[in-house]
Amino acid sequence: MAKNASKAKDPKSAKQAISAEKNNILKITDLSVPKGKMKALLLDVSYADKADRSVIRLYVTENKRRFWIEDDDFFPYLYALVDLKQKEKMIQNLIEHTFSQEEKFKAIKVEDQKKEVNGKAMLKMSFAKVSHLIQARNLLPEMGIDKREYDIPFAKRYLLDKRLEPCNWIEMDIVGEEIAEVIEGKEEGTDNESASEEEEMESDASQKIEDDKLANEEEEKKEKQRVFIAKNIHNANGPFSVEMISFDLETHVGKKFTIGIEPILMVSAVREKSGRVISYDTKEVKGLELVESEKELVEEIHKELNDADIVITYNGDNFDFPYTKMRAKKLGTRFLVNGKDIRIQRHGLDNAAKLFGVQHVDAFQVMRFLQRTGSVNTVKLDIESVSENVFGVYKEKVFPWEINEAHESRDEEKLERLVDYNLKDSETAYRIAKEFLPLFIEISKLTSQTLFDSTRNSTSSMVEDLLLKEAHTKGLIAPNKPKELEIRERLLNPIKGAFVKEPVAGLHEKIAVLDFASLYPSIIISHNISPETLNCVHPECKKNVSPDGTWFCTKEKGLFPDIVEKMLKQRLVLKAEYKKKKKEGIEDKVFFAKQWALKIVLNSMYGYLGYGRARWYSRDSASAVTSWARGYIQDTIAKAEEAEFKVLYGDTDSLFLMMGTKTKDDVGTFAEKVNKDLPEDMELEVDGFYKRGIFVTKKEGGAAKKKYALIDEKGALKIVGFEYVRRDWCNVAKDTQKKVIEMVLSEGDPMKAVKFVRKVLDELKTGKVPKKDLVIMTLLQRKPKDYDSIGPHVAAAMKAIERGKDLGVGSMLSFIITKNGKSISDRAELEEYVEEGNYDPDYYIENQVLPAVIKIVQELGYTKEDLLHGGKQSGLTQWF
DNA sequence: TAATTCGCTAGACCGA
DNA sequence: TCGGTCTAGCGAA
Repeated sequence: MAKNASKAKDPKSAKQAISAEKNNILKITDLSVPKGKMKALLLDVSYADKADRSVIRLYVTENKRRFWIEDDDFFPYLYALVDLKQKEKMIQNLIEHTFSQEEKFKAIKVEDQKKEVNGKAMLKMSFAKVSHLIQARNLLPEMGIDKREYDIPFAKRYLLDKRLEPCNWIEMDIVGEEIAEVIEGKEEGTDNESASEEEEMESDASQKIEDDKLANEEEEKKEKQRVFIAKNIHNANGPFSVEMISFDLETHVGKKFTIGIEPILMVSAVREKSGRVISYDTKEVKGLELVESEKELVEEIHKELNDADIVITYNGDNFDFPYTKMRAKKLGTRFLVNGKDIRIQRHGLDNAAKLFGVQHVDAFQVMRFLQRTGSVNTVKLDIESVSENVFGVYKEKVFPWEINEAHESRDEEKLERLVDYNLKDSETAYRIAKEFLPLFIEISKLTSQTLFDSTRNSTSSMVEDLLLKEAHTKGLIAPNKPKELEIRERLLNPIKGAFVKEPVAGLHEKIAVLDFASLYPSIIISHNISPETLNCVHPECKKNVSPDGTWFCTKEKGLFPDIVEKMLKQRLVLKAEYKKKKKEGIEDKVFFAKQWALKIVLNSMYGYLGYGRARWYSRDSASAVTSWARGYIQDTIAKAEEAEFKVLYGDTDSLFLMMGTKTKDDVGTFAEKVNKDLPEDMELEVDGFYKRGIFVTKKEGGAAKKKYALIDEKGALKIVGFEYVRRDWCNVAKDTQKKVIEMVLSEGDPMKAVKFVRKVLDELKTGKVPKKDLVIMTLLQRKPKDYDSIGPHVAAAMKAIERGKDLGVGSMLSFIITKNGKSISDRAELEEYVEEGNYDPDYYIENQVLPAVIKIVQELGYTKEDLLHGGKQSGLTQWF
């Protein structure tokens, strides 16, 4: 393995490299950028607090040079709403008003926006410093002045207003430079009202956070940096070409896990074409570099991190960064990025490790987002599961207790295994980034969020930032964030959702499935649904009335429909482009990522309208969307019946037609007829034709909704809602159910299915079924003590915690029902504490396999008795 | 610092 | 011990 593989390979960075060698850190002050026009890729945005003002700084990268650009032509501001009649007087008052007796500061500008908002005049107040804005916004209510857009962080405000896109290129004129202290403005609080301090205090969330707080308490270390002053900064285009590095730690394992207590034993660092593994105090084996001490090891990490644009980890937010930071402090060595301490921020229930300028991408957060949005299909998020489920690459796990042993014993074989494991962790994280970053790069461009944010944010914040950006461009003022009381009220008043038609239970042949393309977005566009267009003043707009009785303006396009329409149309173009290129043999992943980003944001627009914490929450708008949706699907069902189709089922935007004697063309003709009567932007599509399908009867009677299985003409199965697709059922039940569905739908042979079930029951009874097929998975959604009802998974978790296992909110539990105990909960144990063969066959027969298959065979006239003991001879031919 | 509602089911819980 | 009700989790759209 090449030593220092990342360094000095580029002659242009030779100067940097020499300096780095000498000082053990890159000195940005050695950099030179000539005056004049230049292009660079935008990575980060921040602001510095100088003595007299706050100033925006952008972190950019270009041809292996990374540096800060300063834009001194932008000031923090907010809007003030004042009485129309007193406008001139208020402008005068506000411009003269001294907000603080100590600081004696005033607003630097008060501008009339020449606009009415809720019958009030809209004024823009600018301040020299962010801290001034924060003080002023707390004082304005006392002056009886309504404030708006007062809590948008300065750096974000800058990007949104200028429509600059992180991860894209910007163009600018360099007009000067200065050498300055690294001063980063303090984060702005979102509001003076502290959200739920009590809850935060209460949630101990274990040792981790305590330690990170400690880590942040330390006085921040700062260095000097060179900053280039730029004018005329604007968007440009260019490829996303950056230097990425992935790193991963292995630490000594102590009795109790606490961040930073035990030493780091090994570290791996992986780049596009190189990788290194470093350790100390152990044997030199293949692929391992040795340094003198842990301190030197940390210094090596330090050097690597300062020579990259993007740093990738797997769980670096909660482990690698807090850990290394703590160790560096204990060892008395520097651990800075771009001359500044690494900051461990609170982010929901866990942490986020923020570097200065350089973008830290935690691949674990990336996978979690993809899992939430249904973009990848993996239940567990540990790196081994991800490697296997996402890339199909088996990754061996080295357990914590093996790490000390491998390092101390100097056993060559064990050590090599650890080296390999350590390296593969970094490689896998790197691979995740390469595979999925294109998506987040596009989200960054769309929402003007940095990569750090777009890889950690919720879909609601993506939607909200996009709305803020577009609203600003259109000259619209954003609604304020709701207070906690308001949020609670909103939550108490949910809206009515979709319509689901009860299916016809039983086995059916020749089924056509139709659905509306992007139903909710297309309704938003077609009816111009937006909070500002709701119940407008024009009488003639009342013809655009929802089944709810609310109406939406037909004269002026609303913010939501405008954005949704642009995104929907753009997505169609991108999808077509991607398809076309693929046909020509070129797979352009950028097209795919762009349309994917649009899809994620588009799908969240409706949900955002009904989301209690949203600025643009609009109960009436969200409710209008679903009321129109119910109207359209019910009308379509009625039309299908008029056209003499039997409608088997329908859910939200789809309908299942029994074709009977009708042809595919008849179905197409029907869809066309429906489309003629639909608004231009709405479309009913033929989704597909299926040979057979089954709906089952509920335990309580009546046919079950959201549960069905179909088989298409090629024999491909589509199983929806059944236990087979649920993770909280064991494999033996799920696999048996799938087989039964398959035998019934494709082979039309329920007797074969019955026989198969009996075989499975036999295997269960004789104790032959392996552990892995008996495991039931459930997420621990709260702390065990917070449960009212102790279910099997909670009981299993409590027993495991008793034995010393570290489990908390969000842990995925794999448990088995054993022979030992009375109630089901008594018998539940986490998989790792259960010996092979120790399971309760009765439970798995009565509560897993039988319930999963009985409803299916029942539809064909078989009973539980038939499954348990013999049965009648009957096939599908007889059934029909 | 959480996009929405609709729907099914298991198993605990609780009173008769 | 039985049966109704409630809690909890997960999936469909």
